[in-house]
Amino acid sequence: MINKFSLEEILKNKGYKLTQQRKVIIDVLGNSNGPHTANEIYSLVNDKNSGINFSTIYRNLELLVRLGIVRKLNLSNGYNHFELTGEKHHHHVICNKCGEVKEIDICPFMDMDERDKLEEIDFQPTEHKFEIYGLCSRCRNKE
Amino acid sequence: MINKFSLEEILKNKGYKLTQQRKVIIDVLGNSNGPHTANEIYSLVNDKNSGINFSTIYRNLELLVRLGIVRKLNLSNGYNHFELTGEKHHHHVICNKCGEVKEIDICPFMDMDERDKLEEIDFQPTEHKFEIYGLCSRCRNKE
DNA sequence: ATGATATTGCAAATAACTTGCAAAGACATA
DNA sequence: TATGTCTTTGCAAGTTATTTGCAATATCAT
Repeated sequence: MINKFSLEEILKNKGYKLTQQRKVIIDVLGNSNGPHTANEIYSLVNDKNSGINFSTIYRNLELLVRLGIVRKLNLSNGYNHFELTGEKHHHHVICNKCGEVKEIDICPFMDMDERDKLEEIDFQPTEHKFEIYGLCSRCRNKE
Repeated sequence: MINKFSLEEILKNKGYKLTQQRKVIIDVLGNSNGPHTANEIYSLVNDKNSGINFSTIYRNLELLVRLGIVRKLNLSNGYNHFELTGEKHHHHVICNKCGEVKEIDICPFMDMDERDKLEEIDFQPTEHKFEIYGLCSRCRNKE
């Protein structure tokens, strides 16, 4: 979770203003567990505050992604999700039934074999995604 | 690549008909390397044949996904991609610049550590995705 | 060849997301 | 604290990928 000061820094350094809307959006992302869709963010934001427009949310999410504060995930359950970049590298587990998205702190990418394969095809990796889809414990025990 | 007979089997067994359009769509997917967007499939299909409608393509891709013949990928470069499920398990390498998608035959999922972590949170995995984004050799050497 | 049923093409509808523009807000400077 | 500049917002309208309703057509078992 990004604290107010570092956020203020990042924005001001690049000439962006610290608006109420931006504060609320980041606050919502920081105080919720796991990534959220633009729709969810819209609801959460408008619970706290009031009347923040959808286009404002999209514009700010895009800006925050560009600044590296937020990461956009294209999950296979249909919607784009957004999360604070945060400090620790992680990946995701997604329930196919309820749609819940959880972080997992494993990363398969450090494996030597895999890096070798990339060198073979002369590919320079910058990011990677590892997503596990399935059934969460709650949904499994439900029926 | 799925041969005509097994395809015919799969469709007929479930009461679906083997239309010209379906044959062409699968043929295109089978004879192209890597996954393609609906748009690309539309172009490829309409080069070979003529006048297959976009809704027909979408409807059939969805059906083929449901039947397990085709897999849909939600890549982070914006568009959904489709590929034949095929026989061998694989993952993808995606160039951020030219958008090219290549298969890689590595899979990080068999690692014991990871399966353990899933058991910890009582998650039952069914599918998983591993995508590496970066710069392909062609794009890297271009500038 | 025929009929039952699945499928197609077309056009219109969705839904997520983006954009133009005038009004409002942030903030450096006076 | 007031002012001016420049960013940002809200609104409404526009895009774009994808879906859907429906009448016409194609497939396939008989």
